[in-house]
Formats: sequence, structure tokens, C-alpha cells
Amino acid sequence: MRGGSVLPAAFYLEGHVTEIARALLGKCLVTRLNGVKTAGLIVETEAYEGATDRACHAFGRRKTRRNEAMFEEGGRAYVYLCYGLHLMFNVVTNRVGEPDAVLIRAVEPLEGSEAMLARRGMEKIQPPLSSGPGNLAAAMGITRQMDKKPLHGPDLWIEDRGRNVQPDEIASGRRIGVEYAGKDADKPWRFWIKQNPWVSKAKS
DNA sequence: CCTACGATCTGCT
DNA sequence: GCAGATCGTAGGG
Repeated sequence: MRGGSVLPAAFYLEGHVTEIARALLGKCLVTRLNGVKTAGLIVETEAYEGATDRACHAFGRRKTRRNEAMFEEGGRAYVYLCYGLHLMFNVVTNRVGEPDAVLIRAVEPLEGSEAMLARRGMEKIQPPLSSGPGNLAAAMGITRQMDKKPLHGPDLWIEDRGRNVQPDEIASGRRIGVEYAGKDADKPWRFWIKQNPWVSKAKS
């Protein structure tokens, strides 16, 4: 399978985090760990804005040891452990000191599905494999060591393989699991590719 | 030091 | 629908 072009640094620096969250749909997340390459098409994202968004770990630009990565220049990973079990993979955006990030919530496997299945202890290629933020991080082999790592390799990067997602293919809605954020929980900052079976199931 | 809880997932009822 | 798994982090004393 041929690779695409690695996203340029400017991709992560220009435009509001919600625009970047939309633009990431259709891009390809790639890891290459011990020679094993896995790649997935990004089909679901959520935007988090540090300055004003109560759902963001860096709300009010408050810096802690955990969220340091968000304060670095856009184009890096922010990886943290959630519920003591699941790693969450985020794409840091914006310039230094503006802690914005996009949570990647689901990918559609494109390459290395054997490795993904092994990492997940699964046998069949079906949506739970890489659908939902914890599941996709496990499938892609995301580790805490990747926190703060630039998204241009050698182990981890995002590339464009020419999948052009049109605006009318994108749906949006409330973010998942941020009820504690008061009225910010109502912001329609979750984005996904319509009809795509790899988009995670919204709980009701 | 101590405690509470979270950007989740799974399996069981 | 709901509880359990499982632990780093934040915040308070």
C-alpha cells in the first residue's frame, strides 16, 4: 500500500480547532512500531479549546503536568490515560501557549489490520476494533511515550492519501462524556463522516 | 499524604 | 440500563 503525503506543520496551526477537527476527517493516522505499520482513516473527531471550553483539560489555559503537551506548538500528540484503562490520542493544534487539541475518536482500518487484531485480541475485522477512542488507541499501538511527540514520524504521523471529504459528508453533534462541562457540553464539536460504519456508537 | 473521579469499554441483566 | 475494571492526576488538607 502506497503512503500519502505527511501533513505539513501549517495544517495544525491555521484555523480554529473546530476547523482542524473537520479537516482531519479523511486523513490517515499511521504508526510504525518495530517495523509493523498500521494505518487508519480518521472518521470521527472532537475539538477541545483551552481558552474558553470547560470540557478541555486545559480550560482557562491552566497548565498541569498531564496537559503540558497541549501547550506546545500544534502538530504534536497529546496522549493520556483515562479511567485508569484507556489511552486517548489527541492532535495538538494552534501555537505555543494556546492549548487546543482534537481527540481522534475512531478510524477505519486501512493497513496492518492483522497487527491491529492482535493488539486488540480480536479475530474479525469489525467496528469495535478501532471505533471509540480507547479502542483505536489500542489498535494503533498508541503508548504514553508518544505524548508530546511530533506528528511527522518516525513512529507516528498523519498523512493525506487523497480522500477528499466534502462538507456535506460531515455531521456534527455534542461531544461524548463531557456532561460535567455545563453548557459547554452542548457545543456541537464532535464531527464524523456520515454513514461511515466505523464511527463510534453514541450512547443514549 | 489522602481521596475522588474521569474526553471509556465490556459484559451481564 | 448498569456496574466493574483499574490507576494517574488533580486538588485539598
